[in-house]
This record gives sequence, structure tokens and C-alpha cells, in this order.
Amino acid sequence: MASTAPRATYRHGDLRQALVDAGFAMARESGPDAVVLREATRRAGVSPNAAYRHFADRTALVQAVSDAALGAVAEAIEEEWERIARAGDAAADAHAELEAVGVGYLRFARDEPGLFRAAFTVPRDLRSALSPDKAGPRGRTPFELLGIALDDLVAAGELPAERRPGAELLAWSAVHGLAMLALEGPLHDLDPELARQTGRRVIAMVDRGL
Amino acid sequence: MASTAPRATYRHGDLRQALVDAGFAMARESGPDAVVLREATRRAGVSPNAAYRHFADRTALVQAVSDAALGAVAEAIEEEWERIARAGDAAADAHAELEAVGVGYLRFARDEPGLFRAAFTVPRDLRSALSPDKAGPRGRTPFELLGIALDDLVAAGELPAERRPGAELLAWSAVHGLAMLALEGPLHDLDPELARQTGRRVIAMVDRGL
DNA sequence: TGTACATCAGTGAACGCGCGTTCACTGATGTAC
DNA sequence: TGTACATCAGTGAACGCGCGTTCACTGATGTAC
Repeated sequence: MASTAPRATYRHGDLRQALVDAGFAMARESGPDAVVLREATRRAGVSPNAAYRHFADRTALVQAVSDAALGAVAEAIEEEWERIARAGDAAADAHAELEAVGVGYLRFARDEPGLFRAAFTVPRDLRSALSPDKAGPRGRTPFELLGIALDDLVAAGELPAERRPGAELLAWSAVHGLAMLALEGPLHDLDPELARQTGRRVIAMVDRGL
Repeated sequence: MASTAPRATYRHGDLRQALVDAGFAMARESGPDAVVLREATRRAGVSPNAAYRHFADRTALVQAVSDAALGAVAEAIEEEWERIARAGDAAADAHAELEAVGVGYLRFARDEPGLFRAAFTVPRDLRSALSPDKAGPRGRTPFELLGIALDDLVAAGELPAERRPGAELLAWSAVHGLAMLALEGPLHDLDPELARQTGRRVIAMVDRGL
């Protein structure tokens, strides 16, 4: 039925993806504001207006780049998650899960500041942040992994069930705040080792304070 | 000795301040990126290049606006601080102080998102963020007030002394993260009442988790 | 199989835009004698 | 007190810049008969 299915490619091959890739590379270097539509078409070897076959305007391209960046965040967190040395102790494992999510998040913010800002600094609603197409290779969204960690804490008796609802936002805020302060805010020249240590302490604070 | 002191004004009166005021107004509406040098000179009734008598370039103007915005944050927090109903119980008072700092910070972020971003989104080092000229009318910096609250918690036996160093960064991160997520991030369409409630919970988490 | 036709991804040229910044200058004010 | 001079805050005109976006188009490909 290839004849009835929408064609995936035409002349260029897959210009849409090429433009997103180019925008992704630009965002990676300098954040979402550095995504320049004309430059993306240049990198794709195409005339400037060709972009308008695939995106209504520049902001639509930036949105697509932001989505891709969010996928990269998911990947970083999943990576950390898979690395957990599970001890068979439900409580310890749940704490390790929460920590892995926080560590992965902060690691990504440090290693890929441009993409981090592309992911979280471009306006989007919560629903879109949670939609499954932003998941990592294992198909789980950062928000979902955080939710699983919190559920496991409750199941292990480490977190009172009545505090569970909305706990994602609390944990997310703490870690996100450190990332932003250290990225473009007043802590941007914080000593790297101190920053890493502060990251651990923020995660510990969340773990204790939830 | 007015003759030897540096003149405060010349033709315009105080063009530097007028430009900062104009930039402040622009940042208030749409954040630091909306600070346009030419527009500032227009609002001051002066030719575009006149700005270069007072600022090396646009980023210097934006820095000055950011400083002013930081002062406005300080003012909002001091306001909340003065409102504390002190019970005479050292422990309760210290907790109330910490809460006041958090509430003031989040209130400012909600009420003045443009200025909030101008204050915290423009790169600056920590030292400059703490310098006394960014203080509120009572002469205290937000960071100082936060430090006092934490000191009082230690004095009241509510916070182990060994956890005191660097605790500012932990508290700051949590509250800042919520502000950023709700401002321009994935939570920007969070229900206002839910946002307020989440603010209270974040502050409570910090209080417990430190 | 061959031919006429419709589709639509990409072209080429041009637009207005407002910006930040530089140049050589002017002319009111303050100061020295 | 009067006059010559130095200062320097603000002027007026112009720059190059690269952007996002629109217009009327072309011509390779897929499809119908």
C-alpha cells in the first residue's frame, strides 16, 4: 500500500528531519535562541523558503528541536537508571531510583547546557512534556521514571502515601532550580566539584524532605 | 564642595538613570531580551548613540537593568519578612523566616515574571548577586535574609550545624526551580491555585529536608 | 506499454525590518586667569 | 568682572547586518487511463 501511504521523502530525502537535526546542532551549541531557520536550510543544502514546506514558521521548528532535546534528556536519565546496582532491598532500591533520576538530570544539564535550555526553556504545556514521543529509547519519559521511583518509595514504606500526589513537581523543582542557577544564573561560575556536591545534597534534601 | 565632586547631571539631568528606568520598564513587560537600546534612548528623548556616553554597549545596559531587578526582588522579600507574626518561640520564628523568604521569592516570580527573568537569567557571578547595592530598602540582600533564617534555625536547634554550610544553595534551588518551571517551562499553564499550593509544599520540603 | 496529466517539494529573487554601532560634529556649560 | 578656553553630553546621518517571510515559479516524480 505504499501508493496510498503518505510519502516519507521526496527530492531531498527527508528535509524535515534534516532541518530538525540542523536546529538541534545549533541549539546544542548555544541554546534555543541560536536556532536560525535560514541557517538550518543552509546546512540542509536547500533554499531558505523550502523550510516552509515543513514548518509553519520559525517557532514551529524550534518546538520540534525542543522535542528532540527532551528526548535526549530522557535518554540520559534512562542511562543512569539502568546503571543502578540493585541490592534487592526495596527501600534502598527506591532511593537509588530517585537519586538516579536526579543525577541523570543534572548530568545532562551540565554536559549539554544548550540542549537542556532547548528542552525546558521553550514554552510547552505539561501534557506535551509527558507525551510518549518524548521518551527515551526504552520508551519511558523522565517524568514517568520519576513517578516510578516515587511509587516505589511509597511501596517500600519510605514515603507516606498521602504525600505521593504531586510529589513529582517538588522533586523536579529542586533539581531543575539548581540546574538553572548553575547554567545561566548566578551560580554559573560555581566550582565544578562544588556543583557536583551541591547536586548530591539537593537530591538528598528532596529524598529527606518529601 | 560641589565643584570638586563629580557632577551628577548635565544636559539631560540623569540620562544614565533614565535609560536604566526605560530598560527596566521593557524588561518588566517581556524579560531581559526585550531590553532594546534604541528604544530606551527613544523613551529618554535622546538620540540612539547618546547611550554610549553611559554604557559600553547593550549588554552593559542589560546588566544595569538586571541589577535593578535584583533590587526589586530584595524589596519583595523584605516585605514578606516584615510581615512575619513573631510568636516569641525561636524555633517557630526561624521556620517562619525561611517560609517568608520562599513565599516572597515565589510571589515576585509570579507577579513580575519579566523582572524575575531579568534578575536571574542574565549571567552574573555569585559575588555580584550578593553585593550590598542589590539590597532592598532595608539594606539586606535576599541571600542575606535567607542566611539569617538558616542561622536562626541552627540557633533554635532546628537545623544541625554541620548542615548549615551551603544550605542557601539548596533552599534557593528548590524555590528557583519551581519559579522557572512555572514561568517559562513545562508548568507555565499550571493552575494558579495549584501553583500556590505547590509553592507551599516546596518550601515545606526544604524546611524538612535541610 | 505509452502518454497526458496532476501533484507538490524545492527554487530564485526580493521585501521590509529594526537593530547595534561608528563617524565626525556642535554647542552649552564650567573653569582659569 | 570679563574673556578665552577646555570639556564632554548629546546630535545627525549613515553603516552593514542577517533575519523571517512572501511571491510567482519550475520541473521531477507518481498516477490514471
